[in-house]
Amino acid sequence: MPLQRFPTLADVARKAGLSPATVSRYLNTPQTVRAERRVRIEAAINDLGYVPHGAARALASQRSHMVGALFPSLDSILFGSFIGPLQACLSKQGYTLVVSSSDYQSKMEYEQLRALVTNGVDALMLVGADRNARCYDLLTRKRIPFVLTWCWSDREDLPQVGFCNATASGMAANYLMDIGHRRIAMVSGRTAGNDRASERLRGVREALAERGLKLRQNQVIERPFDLSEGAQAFHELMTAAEPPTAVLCGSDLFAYGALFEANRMGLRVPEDVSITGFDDTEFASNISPSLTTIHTPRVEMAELTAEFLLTALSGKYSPRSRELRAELIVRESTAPPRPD
Amino acid sequence: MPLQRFPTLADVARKAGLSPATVSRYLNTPQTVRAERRVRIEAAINDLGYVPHGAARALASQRSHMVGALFPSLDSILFGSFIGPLQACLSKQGYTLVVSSSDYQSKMEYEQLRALVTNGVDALMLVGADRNARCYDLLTRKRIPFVLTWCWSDREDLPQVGFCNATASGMAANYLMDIGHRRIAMVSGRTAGNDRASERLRGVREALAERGLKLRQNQVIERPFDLSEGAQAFHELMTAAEPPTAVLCGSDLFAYGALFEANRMGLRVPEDVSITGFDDTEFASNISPSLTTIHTPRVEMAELTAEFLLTALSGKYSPRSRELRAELIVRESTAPPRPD
DNA sequence: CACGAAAACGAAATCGCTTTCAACAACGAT
DNA sequence: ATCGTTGTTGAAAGCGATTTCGTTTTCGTG
Repeated sequence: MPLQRFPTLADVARKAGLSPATVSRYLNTPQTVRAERRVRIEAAINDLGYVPHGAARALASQRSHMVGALFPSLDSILFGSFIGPLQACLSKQGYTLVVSSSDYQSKMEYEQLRALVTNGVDALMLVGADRNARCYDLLTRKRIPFVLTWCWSDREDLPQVGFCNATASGMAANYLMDIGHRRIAMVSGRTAGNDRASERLRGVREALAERGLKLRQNQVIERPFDLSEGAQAFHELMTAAEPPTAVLCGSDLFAYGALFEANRMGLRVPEDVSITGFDDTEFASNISPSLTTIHTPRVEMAELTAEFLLTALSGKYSPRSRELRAELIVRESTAPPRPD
Repeated sequence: MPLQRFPTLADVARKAGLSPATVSRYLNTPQTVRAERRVRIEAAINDLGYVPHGAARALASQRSHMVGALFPSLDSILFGSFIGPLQACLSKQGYTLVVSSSDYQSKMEYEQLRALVTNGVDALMLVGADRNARCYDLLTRKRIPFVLTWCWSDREDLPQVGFCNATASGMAANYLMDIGHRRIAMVSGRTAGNDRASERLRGVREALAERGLKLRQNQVIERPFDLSEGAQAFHELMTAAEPPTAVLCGSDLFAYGALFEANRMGLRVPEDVSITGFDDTEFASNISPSLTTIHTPRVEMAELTAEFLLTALSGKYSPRSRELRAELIVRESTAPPRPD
């Protein structure tokens, strides 16, 4: 007795007494096959427990029905709240999401991108605009539609769905100055190869400059995005000579770290020091004191990303880019500085 | 001028003056092609910017080099910290991770599983043991190696890498009773179709029963895993007649919600009420009061999962299951109850 | 009832790669 | 010189679907 193969489309066709071509049509464009035969095919499929072979399908049709998403990191709360809606939108249209992480290393990014392309993704989502040109090269040569998210850069040649990080962080800086802060410091993500981080820093610098202030060297600390790094950086800032009255954090994670560290140091927030975050993750509104932060439109971004990619794939015309608005959410972690 | 195709392996072969077979061998088992020809092939690949076509490769070799992971949900902190290490291990061996989410719906799970199988994953990771039998059927018929995680069930026929949820939650319950609590309540995840949640509940019930205690109906609240649900549930528990002196939470997320809600209600933790979590996520040690919780070995679980799946794929023998230990971490959110 | 258009179907080529198999070269041992 | 061995190579047959193109059915009309 022969080792039984998993049934193929040909088996289904044989069982239904039809040609493979018809079964294929049933699978892809059911309305083009006669109703009476549809039921025969359905029966055969169920009987055999047939499941289409994606690779074969992809090879023949040059379509994998997979969409890739390449993130700088997967293990933060941040991207999780984006992947969910993205996947939901894609799977509604019969597309599968393949996610990958570059671990915040630009060399890794090209490798991972190549892996995604090899795996045959039909379209792709990337985070930010700054990357090795080879990445864009590959996508262009392969004619793979893609969109950049979390950014709104001046690279007008690139399709983007995002917000301007500089404007957003500037809003936080302006707000702090509006309520009277002058000694302001920042905990920034690593700016090398990360345009979101460097834009956020730039936004703060420019906002301060407009009012004749500046971030001195020891008032900016760059760290990898992580709660405990935020705590350490905050500690350093607050133990320096002339500590700031407000600390802008380049991410909520930093801000939580800062909040926790302030607590450990016996500093009261916002009485002794104001703290702001960036992202408006779920904890921001619940933690005590609740966090003043920049709300980034992640769900909207995910939905638009899915929409853009899917229409690009369907060949229909679609706008290439869309700017979304980040928003300042004022909560309890900020207040005017104590009068000297 | 013809619209240029993306280069194929045949193009590389032609350019290098060799046969496609040799180039294919170079790609898969480099040591079997003569060194002098390797450099010619490398040059051709770089010149042309060749990228292998995964679908074609998968079709011919019956190997996609993709591993699937199907989670109940993607938008929690929880699984993020698992995906990272998993992906890292897999990509080290040249495998790509494809993740998918069933949104805690068992019907969705089969759909998603089918999608993963169609996409040709070589192996698969699932969370928990409870699911529609069709899922296991499909995997068996397709001979796709898989492993269950986050659980250690009595289904000995299934390969598992995980811990016993009942034992783990029992540890927390026992600890609370050891320090004197008798009025204990629980915020549990939805138990329907979720063996992790129901096992955790069972563990608590059994631990209490051993000391002659029980969870009365109004002392267990089942909710979807979410911070604000935890907050609401905690509120209900604490405003009932005879409120508990300790609240066991089926996840850290619930516990954070409870902690925040306690704060809003003016209840002091642990003086007025003790709270425990489950998972030991990053915030647990940082939040104030820091959270007594069950540490689940997520990184180890991810690494072992990768190892198991990869050895299964390599055809080598490997142990089919491995039990890991969850651990009680006592922090500040628990203390003996106030003497009445 | 015959006719033509439209709808539904099947044969066969094709997608880009892997892998079997046979052939050949180089080499040391006999 | 002969004979395996071992190491490399290319020709060609798939892998399991889609899709083109030509043929057959169906169906509405005159």
